[in-house]
Amino acid sequence: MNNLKFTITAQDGKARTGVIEINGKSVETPEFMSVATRAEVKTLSLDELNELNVRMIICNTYHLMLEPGADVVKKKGGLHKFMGGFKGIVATDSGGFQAFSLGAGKEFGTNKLYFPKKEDYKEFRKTPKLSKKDFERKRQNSRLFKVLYKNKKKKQESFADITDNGVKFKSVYDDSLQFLSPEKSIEVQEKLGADIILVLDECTSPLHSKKYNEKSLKRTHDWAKRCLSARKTKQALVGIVQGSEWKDLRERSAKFIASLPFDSYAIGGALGKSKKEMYEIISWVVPHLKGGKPIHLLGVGTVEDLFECVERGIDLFDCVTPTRMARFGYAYVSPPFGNKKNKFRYKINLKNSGSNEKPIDKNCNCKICKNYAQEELYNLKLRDKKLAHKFFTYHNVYFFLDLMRLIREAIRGGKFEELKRKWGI
RNA sequence: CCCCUCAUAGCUCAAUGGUAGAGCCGUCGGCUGUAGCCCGACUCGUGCCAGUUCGAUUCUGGCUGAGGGGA
Repeated sequence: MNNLKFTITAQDGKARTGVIEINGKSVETPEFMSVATRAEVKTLSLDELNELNVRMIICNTYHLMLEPGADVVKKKGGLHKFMGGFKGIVATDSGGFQAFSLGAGKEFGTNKLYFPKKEDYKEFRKTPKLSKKDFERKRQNSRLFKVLYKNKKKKQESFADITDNGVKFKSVYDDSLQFLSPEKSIEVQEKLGADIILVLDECTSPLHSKKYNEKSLKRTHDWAKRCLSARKTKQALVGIVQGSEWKDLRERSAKFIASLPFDSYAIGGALGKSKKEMYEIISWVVPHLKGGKPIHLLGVGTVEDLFECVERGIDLFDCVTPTRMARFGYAYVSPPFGNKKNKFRYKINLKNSGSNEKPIDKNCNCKICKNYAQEELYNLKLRDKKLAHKFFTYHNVYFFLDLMRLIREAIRGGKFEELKRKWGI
């Protein structure tokens, strides 16, 4: 019944390397999954994914059920074939995150992760008797201000409505009404045919109260059980821990999820009000996820986070960071140029790259860095934005996969701390 | 040599006898289980010289420059 095999191969503190084997495919962990929401890593072709040695991707139930539809994917023989013959491991997210990002996320005007700065608090205490221009200026510099102002002034229309039964959605494609229950999510994910599927959960907003989270957690746990009993296939099923920023909720959730016969675990939801809190939350949860199963931290993945979370025992990551940043014109860079302050990335613009004859990252061996100077890439961006974004995506994905390789090597050699220091984290 | 058209932001173009707009580019900020190659903010301008007018980027003349046509 459980066709996912996870072997831990080395340990360095809580950081560990391992191998996930499933359906004749394998991936070494810790690994970073590229996000392929609609069964494509945006801008990249299947050949490029192979060239990059992308071993694991995550697609999205919500988007695929709406476009092109689960039955269409099934008719093609499942996601691997639908993609043209992807040879790596495919996971599908349940659609739970969209219930948040298109629901409460829109309503509260916030993201799943939300780290207000000190200034934000100060700013909010001031009554906003400002000129329109000054108000705008401050607003853009203050996320908290923005969130609370929006919340007070104009609630955005929510695209989702959550009840114990499931989630009512308005499709972002055609405004049609859709419904996703735990059973429906599993049914759709079975049709999509990924190797690994996720339970439907409720991802709460960082602005939801503890009281709401208690209610929501019960629902998420109930849904987890319903997903388990709904599954008819041999697809590996992943249970998701929620509980937002509260220790008792997180621990309760971790124990509950670990008590159920899941093939793997994931940590989801809001992760506190600072990076420190986020890492602390992970430390609370991981020790309870026993049984030698892989632990996936959902949706997290800045360079700094990868180090901090691997250190706390995370095996799998997925994040839009490398691909989205590429489309927004940023390239990732390693030390010494890349550092914690610049988030290991910088913008390919006139100032930085307009007459820069060096590659993006002199330590990078990807074909973009080997073949193109920054000024060429900058000019390409002016000429052919799409192609430039493909190049940046290619580099960024390579960068993240290579970083994971470095991390695995370091763990195997007992030198994880050394690598972390080398990266200034 | 003559005629016509044109001259507005770094670029491509709007508009107007009464404080000149947009798109692109640029700069800064944002983006963490992808609705969004996106979202904010900001910088920069009427070719030159006269005339008419309370007021000209707009109307008139000349100059300069670009394109087209005719001898």
